[in-house]
Amino acid sequence: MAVTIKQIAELAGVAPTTVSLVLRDSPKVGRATKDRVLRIVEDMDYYPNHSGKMLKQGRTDAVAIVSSLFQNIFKMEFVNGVERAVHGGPFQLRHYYAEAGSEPAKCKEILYGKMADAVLAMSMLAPPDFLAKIKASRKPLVLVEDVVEGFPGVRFDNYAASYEAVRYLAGKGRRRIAISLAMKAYMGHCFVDERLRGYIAASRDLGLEYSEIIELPAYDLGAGRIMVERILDKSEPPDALFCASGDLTAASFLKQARVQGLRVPDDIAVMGFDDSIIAQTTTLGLTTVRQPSTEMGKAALDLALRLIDGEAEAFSMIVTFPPEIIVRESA
Amino acid sequence: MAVTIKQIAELAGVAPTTVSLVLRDSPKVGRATKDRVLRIVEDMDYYPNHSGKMLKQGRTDAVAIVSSLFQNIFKMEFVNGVERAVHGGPFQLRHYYAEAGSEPAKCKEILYGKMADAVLAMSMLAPPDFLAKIKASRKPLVLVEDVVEGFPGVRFDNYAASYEAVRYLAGKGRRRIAISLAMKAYMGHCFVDERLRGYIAASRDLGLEYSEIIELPAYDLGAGRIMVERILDKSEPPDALFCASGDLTAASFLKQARVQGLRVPDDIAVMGFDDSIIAQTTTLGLTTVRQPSTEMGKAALDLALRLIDGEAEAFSMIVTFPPEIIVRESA
DNA sequence: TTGTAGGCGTTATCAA
DNA sequence: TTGATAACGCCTACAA
Repeated sequence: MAVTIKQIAELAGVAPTTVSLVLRDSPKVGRATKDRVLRIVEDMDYYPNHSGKMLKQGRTDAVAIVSSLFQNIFKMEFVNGVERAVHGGPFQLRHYYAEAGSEPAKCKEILYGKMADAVLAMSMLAPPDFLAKIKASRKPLVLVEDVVEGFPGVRFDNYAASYEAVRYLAGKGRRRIAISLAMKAYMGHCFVDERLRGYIAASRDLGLEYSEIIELPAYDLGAGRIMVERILDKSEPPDALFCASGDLTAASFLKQARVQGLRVPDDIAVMGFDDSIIAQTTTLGLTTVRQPSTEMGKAALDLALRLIDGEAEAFSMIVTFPPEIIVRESA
Repeated sequence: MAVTIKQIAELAGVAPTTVSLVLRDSPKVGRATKDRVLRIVEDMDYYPNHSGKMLKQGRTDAVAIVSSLFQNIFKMEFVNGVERAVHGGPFQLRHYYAEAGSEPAKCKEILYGKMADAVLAMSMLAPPDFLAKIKASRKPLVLVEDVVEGFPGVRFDNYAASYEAVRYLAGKGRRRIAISLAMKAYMGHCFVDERLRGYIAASRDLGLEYSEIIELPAYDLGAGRIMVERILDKSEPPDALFCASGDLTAASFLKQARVQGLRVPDDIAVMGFDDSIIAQTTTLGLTTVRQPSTEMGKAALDLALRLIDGEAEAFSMIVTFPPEIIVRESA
């Protein structure tokens, strides 16, 4: 059995209350007593039981991240941002996994069961009645990526990102721009739709008549081969490829393009999406659209803390991050 | 205030005990009562308070990862392995950060304060007296990477990895092999020493007289430039570079080599370390030593669970993972 | 099949 | 400056 505050109190010849006060460095307790208690605490390796504390105080000093398991660089970097922001503060980070579709149930369990003081829900498709309940109870829930008007959230402007990417490529004289996406794999998630809409809108606004949408089964290293083959198959191949499917797929394309003799950027310009570390490790620097994942993680935590504090405005605040084109060599 | 088991009991006209039993699906309670209680639980959005439960049960159903903040692909992939292993089980993962040097204090706080049932400590330099205490109290602590004989741990055979890498390069006819490392940055951590010793031993055993150790300030993208310049400066440059400093630095080298006209692998063969995703996204496939980080994460969790279960052998078990050479194009 | 009572370890309140 | 007492919400005997 672990050491309790009672045992410390007994050994020090004081009451548990006193020990508690000493540990919180209260000025109301005398020097001598304090020193004596602290020595015993040290000697006995006493640390307050966290559950007892939480139960009494009604808080957990923890923030939870809920997400389904799909592996994804954005998620890693986002989490990293949250971690950095949490670091040094009084909060602790907890990770909870939920099968795709079961995220709302998991959020409820955490918030209602006081497993954490706030939840950051990543890419969660949230039913309206669920959100209404959360909102009514003023539970601190931050939506990340798939936000909903009227609820606290953090998002990236995927539409603008796509639009700007196409505009950049067109500005470089490219007229036949293809886009790659994994629509089926991420059905329902706003970022897919938004990126596609941005592409379509920009093409229209810029008077580009060419359109080629390459559907990928996943955002992985198999993408390069699929894209190259699709492109070589066309009688009128694109002169630019916008990998809205991410830097990883763009890197995969660069690699496969070299194998099959497609020259980048001469034959075809390539743009990625995310500006993850991958974009900097390809031998030909990858021009890409930066999504500030780390900053978004910080913002999400910040918003969560404001919800915990009960700041009224925060309960319907959506923080949107704009895109930035990072020019390297591939386009 | 959140809903409690008492309120549910009152609404259902039963005792709290009954509600508790219903929630744990006990066969000792009648169908009718069960249904009635469950409906009210649902209606009221009742979820048991986690702190209360933990306090009573004396466990947390959580495993903690303690690490200092240094960003590192091995760590990410390791954590990913733990996450996968945790997924589906009854345990939850918690992340705790500790300034380099303060990890032991953090571990104590977590284990003695019952903030988690077990701790995985990454790259922690643990003082002997700290370990002795932990061992005596049979607290479930798993050392990752920097393991100590007699204590539960998970490690990669860095010595063998380095040795095999050099042997591979020598087998390819390379005689002047350089190694890159960030010794000062990771002073005291075993992996640096082991990798260096493996390099030295293999060179000696294979009769290679050439030796060149490139010290890097960090494992980042600035490494390429430093390495290329160092190499071009030599009157007798190496014909192989073993980036024991990781794939990221190797990728950085490939990129810089292209800029400065060094041909890989003709002028110089390049090997990385880790086999992270980076090794697959460089345009010229990176030959590297695979460190099975994800599997190591799984193993660490597995070991932690065995410690929690009190398996005697586990308390002095060190799981070692062997290296594997992954041949691609750069060497 | 259901209810009562006590305690897990802590802190807050109030009294001394 | 310190101590006694009562919760926090749950679960586990044991009793009915």
